[in-house]
Amino acid sequence: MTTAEIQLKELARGVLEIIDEGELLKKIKKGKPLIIKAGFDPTAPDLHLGHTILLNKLKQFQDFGHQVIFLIGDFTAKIGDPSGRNSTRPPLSDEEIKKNTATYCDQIFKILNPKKTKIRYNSEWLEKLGAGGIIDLASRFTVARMLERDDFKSRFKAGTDISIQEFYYPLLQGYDSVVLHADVELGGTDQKFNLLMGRTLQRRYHQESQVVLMMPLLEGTDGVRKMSKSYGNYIGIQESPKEIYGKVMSITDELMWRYYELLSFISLEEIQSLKQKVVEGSQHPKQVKSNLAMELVERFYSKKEALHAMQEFESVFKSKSLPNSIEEKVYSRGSDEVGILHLITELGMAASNGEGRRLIAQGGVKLDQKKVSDPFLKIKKSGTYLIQVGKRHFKKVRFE
RNA sequence: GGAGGGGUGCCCGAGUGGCCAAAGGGAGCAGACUGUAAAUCUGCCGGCUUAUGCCUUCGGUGGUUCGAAUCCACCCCCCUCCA
Repeated sequence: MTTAEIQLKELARGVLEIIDEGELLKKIKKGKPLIIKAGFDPTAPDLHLGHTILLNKLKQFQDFGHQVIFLIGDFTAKIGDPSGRNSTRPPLSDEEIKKNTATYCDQIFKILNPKKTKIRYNSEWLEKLGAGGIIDLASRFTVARMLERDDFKSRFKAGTDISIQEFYYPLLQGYDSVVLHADVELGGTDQKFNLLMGRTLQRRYHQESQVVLMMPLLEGTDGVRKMSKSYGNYIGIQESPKEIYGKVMSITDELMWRYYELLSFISLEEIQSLKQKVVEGSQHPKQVKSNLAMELVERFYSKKEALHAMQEFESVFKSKSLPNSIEEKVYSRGSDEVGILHLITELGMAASNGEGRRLIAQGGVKLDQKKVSDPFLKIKKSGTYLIQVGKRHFKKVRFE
């Protein structure tokens, strides 16, 4: 195998589909750094593990010496994405976009090398395009081909609305590739049509067409829907080591394998053998899951913190002892008393007094390690208390 | 432009005058168990200083009624078919 072939093989790992692999090899063989494009919406600045699949792939390209362009679709965001949803997103203001972009950068550089990453905004060129430019762009593609896209096709067939504006999304995204002279574009499988549009348009503009790499979509912690902040089934890369570790541990054993395949850096062969061992019973699924959780924490933090998160988890859940660090809230001392319900809602450990009462009724509240059974329990406003709700929420309260 | 269907709690979805704070499922939370915040089982799951009590909620605004998510009027939004 030539070095180019080795590189290709590495890059192909975990990719669901490459169009076209032969072309990619040719591009690599040229020996020049390739321009790798990946577009992001500046709408949701909380990156989660789902995003990291793409970022990791970008990182790999960087490591091979290629030029990564992190493209912020600010122009597109200002119009508001019409595809799918019935509620049109409110257009973002310039400040919001700036703020979101900054947040993005904080997060993506946990994975990407900032020195090897260029950040571009598509408003740079799309704003200047003008009506003439847009019509010229539109002339390079046909309605018939546009209607080949799955969702357009089905909607067209069903007689549902397709706004003309929606046709511009793939066009503009493809045009970005033309402007950037992208050699490779990365995206999720749901982006297939838009990614291919880049190829077509580049050819129409007499450029070599980009290679398209489609990454699989990651299911969220519920194992059903794709990971997304709005479904509340995500594991954010900015969350604490404890949270990341805990959330990974909370996925089902079955889903764990999917996470292994998509998120872990260990080889597919190793994963296969792990699976085998679990089936045989020589490896405990909990241990396997813990390893995965640690790998992920380590990636965003450090080995030390991963170990720490694991130990903490073990001590809290297995030995039922207290976590090492417990958040402490300080209130001013008083001669009167507070009700336990009041206190736990105040601390954010229950959403309402009603919920607090329920928690107590169900035996889920502990004060200084003792189960609270009286919802009207009063606490003196002096000294320090340890409050526990459920298995995993601890808080200290100090009155001084 | 015409004909019809629909908007229900975090989500999906039943409910067509009182028994409805509203079935069921999912998510979430708690408990038991365990190997973990897995799986399984059980319970909870609008708010209110304890409640056979009050308040808020079934697209919006008014109305009918002792009483409305349910009936009427108008409005907004979504969908299906025809043009």
